[in-house]
Amino acid sequence: MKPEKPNYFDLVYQVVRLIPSGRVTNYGAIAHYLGIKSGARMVGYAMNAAHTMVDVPAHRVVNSQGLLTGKGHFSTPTEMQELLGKEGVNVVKDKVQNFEKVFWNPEVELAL
DNA sequence: CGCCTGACGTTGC
DNA sequence: AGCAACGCCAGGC
Repeated sequence: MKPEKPNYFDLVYQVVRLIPSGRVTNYGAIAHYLGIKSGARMVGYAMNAAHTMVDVPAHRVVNSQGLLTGKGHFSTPTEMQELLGKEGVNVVKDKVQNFEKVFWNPEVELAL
C-alpha cells in the first residue's frame, strides 16, 4: 500500500493536543492509551515529528520520571521549562515538580 | 532487504 | 537506591 504517513503520529498528536494547560503527561501513558504497551519510544519518536506541529504541545509531554527529556529537541533547552512554568507547572532542573499532581492521564481524563 | 538509531519503560543486580 | 541491560516498533540509510 502506500506509505502515506502512519496514523501512529496522528494518534499521538491527538492525545497530546488534548492535554490541558498546566498539565503534563508521559510517553508510557499515551502509548498505553493508544494500545501499545512498549511503544513509549514510538510516542517519543512521533513527538519528534510533532516538533514541526504547532498544535502539538510537546513540551507538555515528559517521561515517567517527569524529566524534560525532549528539551534538547526544542529550539532552546530552556523553552520547554519556560513554557511549562508559564502554564503553572513548576519545573526545576529540567524536572517537573508535583509531577503526579499535574499528571494528565488520557485514560482517566478522557473517561475511557 | 538488512542494520542502526531513537523525546522510553521496566526489570535485574 | 543507583546503574546497566533488554525489550518494542518504526523510520532512515
